[in-house]
Amino acid sequence: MSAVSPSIQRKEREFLAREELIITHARRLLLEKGFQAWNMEELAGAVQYSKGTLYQHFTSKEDLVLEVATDALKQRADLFERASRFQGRTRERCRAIGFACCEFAANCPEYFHIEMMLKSASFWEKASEARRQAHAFQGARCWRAVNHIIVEAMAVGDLPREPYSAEQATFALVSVTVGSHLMVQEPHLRVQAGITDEMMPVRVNQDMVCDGLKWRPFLNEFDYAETDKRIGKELFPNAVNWHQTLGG
Amino acid sequence: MSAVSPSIQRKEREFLAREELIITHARRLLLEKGFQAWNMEELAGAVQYSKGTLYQHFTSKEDLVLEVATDALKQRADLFERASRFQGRTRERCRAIGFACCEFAANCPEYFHIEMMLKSASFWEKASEARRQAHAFQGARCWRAVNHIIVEAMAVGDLPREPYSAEQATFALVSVTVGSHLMVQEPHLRVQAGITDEMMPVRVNQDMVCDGLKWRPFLNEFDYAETDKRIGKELFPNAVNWHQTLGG
DNA sequence: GAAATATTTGACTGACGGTCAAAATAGGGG
DNA sequence: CCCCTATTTTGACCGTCAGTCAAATATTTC
Repeated sequence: MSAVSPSIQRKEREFLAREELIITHARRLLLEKGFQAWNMEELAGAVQYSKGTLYQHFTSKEDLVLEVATDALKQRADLFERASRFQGRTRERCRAIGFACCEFAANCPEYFHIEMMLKSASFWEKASEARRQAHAFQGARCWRAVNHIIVEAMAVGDLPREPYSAEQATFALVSVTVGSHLMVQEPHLRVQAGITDEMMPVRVNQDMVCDGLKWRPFLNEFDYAETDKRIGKELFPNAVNWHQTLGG
Repeated sequence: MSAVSPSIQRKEREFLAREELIITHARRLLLEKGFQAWNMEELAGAVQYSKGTLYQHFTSKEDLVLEVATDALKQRADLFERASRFQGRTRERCRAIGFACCEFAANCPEYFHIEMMLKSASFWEKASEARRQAHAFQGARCWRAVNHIIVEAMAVGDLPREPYSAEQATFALVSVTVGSHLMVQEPHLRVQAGITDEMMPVRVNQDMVCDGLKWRPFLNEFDYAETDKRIGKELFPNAVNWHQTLGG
């Protein structure tokens, strides 16, 4: 009911702007140097505020990094949702998501290192509850984008309902994608498997799982090369600079 | 040519015994507390030596943890090689390896957290070259165990040579396995996918990839439940205590 | 413009990985 | 058994860094 003082509103705006500034510089440091090779003092210097001020926005260094990671995850979720609206059969749309994921990873490989850190338990303990939930929320959006296509594929009859449930199928696709991205990072595995293009194995493995799920049309009964061309043209018409996008 | 003094030999033995002692206690701390929640002083106290002595064996805390991880990886490689000698068709033998991997993970879930740490780049920089190579060696054994079965499956005609090479197929199986193990750890994904048994999705996803590879006999044209029973009986006759095995 | 309130600051603390000079121990010759 | 030397062990010490909080500074209110 009561009106909020305009000076309060302005403060709020300035506070949020400063938070954005901190996040932007933290992202830059993370991408340039990883997690260890910079400290909060250095970040404070970069944003021209003192260390104490940083801790008004983030409960810990980990909390700050989780924020950066969640921003990136949101970008990916946006991309997934856009890709899922690709025109075509259900498996083509699933492919569009796989493509989007690879596009993102190819342009921002450093983000995978950041996401890897999130797998360690000690990280989450140090982050605030609000940021943990924000991350879970964006993760759920990615999951849903894939899951909805699978549910639809089953409804349409492209994908059999047996022996795998929609949730099992979603889980399989997510797993194979994450696992492939992870393994492709291992230098000696790249040598052993003769990998040159980093993203090819990710898509290849997704194809295997889709074929394993009996998702029609199979890899050998459809011209997916044509689909890929369309995906490239319709979803990524101009080579987007993702880092810029992420910068806000 | 020249004989080595017996006292030198004894010292060597004692040195190695002490290293074993350090590793055992480090493993215990890692499994009980993770990586952060203990320090080198605490470990020194546990093994009744001073901090300085620890650093005669390991160049850093990370170097020590890598040693523990490599010991575990060696156990897994041993298990893989044993499983790969399982009697049966090629896909059954591959399944035996998948089973072995799950058995290990189910009994020592903490090891996955340790292996996750190895994915972060800063870890490797701090480890000694010798231990990095030892880890790569054990990793290569695991890879080979899977790869050999796949090569044989192609030779025998169980697995088509097209469109996937033996290396691509190996890479896919490794990726889906690692990815599934990783995803199954995420609590909210477990809820979303309705997962109760942690290892079921890993095997399910391996089945999908094998079917996607057109690896005969397909899941629905063979009684793999029977195979699983045999694997359990022949490979894991008594419930092994893996931690004990690892303890040396 | 002064008092009250809110915000910012950076010196300080505690913790920890890693080092190295000094202490302790072992070895060997007499 | 002792003494001198080489080797090993030790733990006080160093540098670094995340996080805190009392004092300084800025802003609002009256």
